[in-house]
Order: sequence, then structure tokens, then C-alpha cells
Amino acid sequence: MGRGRVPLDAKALCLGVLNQRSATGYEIKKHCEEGPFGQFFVAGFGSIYPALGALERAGLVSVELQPQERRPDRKVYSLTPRGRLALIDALGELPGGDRIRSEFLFILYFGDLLSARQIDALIEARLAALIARYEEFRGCDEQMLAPGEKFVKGYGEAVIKAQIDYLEANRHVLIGEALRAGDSGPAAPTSHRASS
Amino acid sequence: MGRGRVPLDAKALCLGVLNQRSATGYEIKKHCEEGPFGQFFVAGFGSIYPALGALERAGLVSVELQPQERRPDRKVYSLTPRGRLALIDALGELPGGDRIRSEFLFILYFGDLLSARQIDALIEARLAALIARYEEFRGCDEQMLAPGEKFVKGYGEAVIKAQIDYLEANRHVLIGEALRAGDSGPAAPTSHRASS
DNA sequence: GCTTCCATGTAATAGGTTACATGATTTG
DNA sequence: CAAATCATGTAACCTATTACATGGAAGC
Repeated sequence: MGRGRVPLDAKALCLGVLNQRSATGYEIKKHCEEGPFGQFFVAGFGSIYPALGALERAGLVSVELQPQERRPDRKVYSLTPRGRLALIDALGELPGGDRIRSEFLFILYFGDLLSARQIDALIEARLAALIARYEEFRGCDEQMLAPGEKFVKGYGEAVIKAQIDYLEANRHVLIGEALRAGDSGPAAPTSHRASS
Repeated sequence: MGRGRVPLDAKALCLGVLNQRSATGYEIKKHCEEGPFGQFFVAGFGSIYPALGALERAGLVSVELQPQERRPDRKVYSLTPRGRLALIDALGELPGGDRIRSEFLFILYFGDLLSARQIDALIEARLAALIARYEEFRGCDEQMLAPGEKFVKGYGEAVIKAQIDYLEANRHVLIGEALRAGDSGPAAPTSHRASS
């Protein structure tokens, strides 16, 4: 009956957060959303609540019910000893490679079909988003963070910075080539929607 | 009613590849796997074949059957005009933010529970993998690539480089802190596995 | 008055991963 | 002799996203 095998998913996310402090499902989601790490550790209520239920049935977390008036009772979850072991097990597994799903890169990769103006707007928006995230990272108080968290913060910062630098240095190259190729027009310059 | 709405998923991936050249499902998968872009555009047969079937039913691709002996017939798919429009539509959508699922960062983020040695091994393995990928990117002949592909290649290269640099510059900081904190031991130094 | 915050959850849906099923041919 | 390449596909499974359902309190 060796502790349930825990893959690195919503369940592991809950275990990780609960290892830092006991919390409700709502608070776990909040914790993931706020701060710069919201981009790394994503999970909606639809995955967190079922995950907590499963963890409880597996004996990896315990619940304390805090009745509230005019509001659903708070269910404060805590890591059990077995839960801590399961987390250590999960963290001990060799990590798989990162999975990146970037619609931005997808679009550019197949972007022969787009006009230079579309590409430019795309990159402009992307840069704005990256810079906003970068500021968010920088503004995050390091004093509050555990060593691992600080490390990850620096990691994210470095990766975002690299993207900003690359985009600023190379956007004009891409736009230039799109203009040259696009004069003959790869496709109507973005106007269709009529349909059958 | 207007051509089937195409989200940026396995179907769009097929459309994108088929826009470059006609191909079988097998070849599409091959194309995604080989070269440095295999990391960006992942799809198994289990998603490609159904996607192609759906695209065909929607009239976005056409099929030419090439009978073969002692082997399933090749089904060579080509983009139809409507398929090209659907692709343009899909590419025209504003991209969502990147989704990153990094088990590596997850482990480090919650890594208080790991020993310094485990963390060191983790980073060592990661560095090796990153360097291997970096070489793969560098070794890729740019002459062969369309402008968008070149751009994405450079993008990936820059991001990988940033990760390598960050890890090499900061791994010792993290290990040092883990050693200092870990002497009192956050948990048994990795030995369990018994149990039925 | 509208939105956001608090606080829980279920159900439907969509999507991908893995395993299965088949089988000759080439390469190590 | 085993493994990888070519070549297709289906089915079960697992997970996440989304929408739905409920509802008071506080801030703008």
C-alpha cells in the first residue's frame, strides 16, 4: 500500500504549497496566481478541488473544518507525514524536459502567411507583455522567499530578459524580410470573414 | 457557415506543416521530431492521425492515396484553399501567453525537502541537457530555414543560452544554502522504496 | 448598482498520451 | 537476433479547462 505515486501535476502542486503552510483550496489557487510565479504554476479550481479530495482520500493531507456563517465552511488542508513522504518521492523523480506551448512562436514559425504589419503588432504586444512580467519579477521582494523560490525567480527573470533582448535586437530583421517577401503578397492582406 | 474554427493545437500544427509541403501523417510527426524544433511542436500519432481525419472531413486538406505493397498505403495530405484560409485565420488570432510546464523548476521551487547532493545532481543533469540542445540548435543549417523558422531558431537559442548562463552562475549559491540549511536535515537523505 | 472578494464544489467537454493491433524491411 | 524504420489507425485513460450553481459582504 506504499504511498500513492504522485506525478508532478495539480496534486503535487497542492502538496508543495501545503508543505509551506496549511491552506484552503482557495488560498492555494491565490498563492499560485499572485506574484511572478503565477505563470509557472497554473491550476484552476476545477483541478485543485478534485486534487485535494483525492489527496485526502489517499491520506496525504488532512482537513480541518472551520465553520463560517453565510459562507461555505473553510476546509483547511494540512500535509500529513505520509503526504510529506509522497512529496519527497515526487520531487526525487527525475524531471522530464520542459513542455512549452507557445502560440506566439507557433505563429511566427508558420508566419509566411502573415503581413509585415501583423507580425509587427504581434511582436509589439509580446514585448509589452514580457516587459510587464519582467517588472513583476523585479518588484518581487526577495526577502520573503525561500532559497528555492529565489533561485526560480532569478531563473524566470533571466529567461524573460533574454526574450526581451532577442526581440528588440531581431524584430526588424524579421519585419524587413516579411516586407520584402510580402510585397508580392503571400495572401490577401488580412481581410476575410464573409464565409459561405 | 464559415470554415471550421481552428485553435492552435494538433490540427493547426498539421495545417502549418502541410502549408510548407504535402506529407503523410508519419512525415508530419517526423518533421516535428527532428531538428531543434522538436521541443516546441510536440504531437504523437494519437493526435496527428485523428487531427488529419478531422481536417479532411472539414475539407481543409485533401488526400491522395499511394498504394504500397506489404505496407499500409501512404496517405499524402495536401492543404486545400479553404485549409490555407483556415490556417491564416488561426495564425491571425491573438496568441495566448506561453504555457510552461517545468518539472525542473517545480522541484527546485519546493526543493527545501531535498539534499544538497540531490539538487546538485539535478542541476548537473539539466545543464547537460540544455547544452546538448544548444548544440543541436547551433548545428542546424540556417540556409534551409524560412525567415520565421530562423527567427524562432534564434529565439530558442537565446532562451537556452540564458538558462545555461544562469545555472552556471548561480548553482553554487543554491547548493551552498542547501548545505547550510540541510545539515540539520530536512528529511531522510533519500532512501525509501520498500513497501508493497 | 456593478464588480470583486470570499468559498465551495460538480459536470460537461475537449484534448493529449499511452497502449494496443498489424507487419514487412532494413540496419546493427 | 534484436531493434529501428516505415505506415496506419483505434481505444482507453487521464487531465485540464470551462461553465455552471450558490450567495453574502465590501468597495467603488
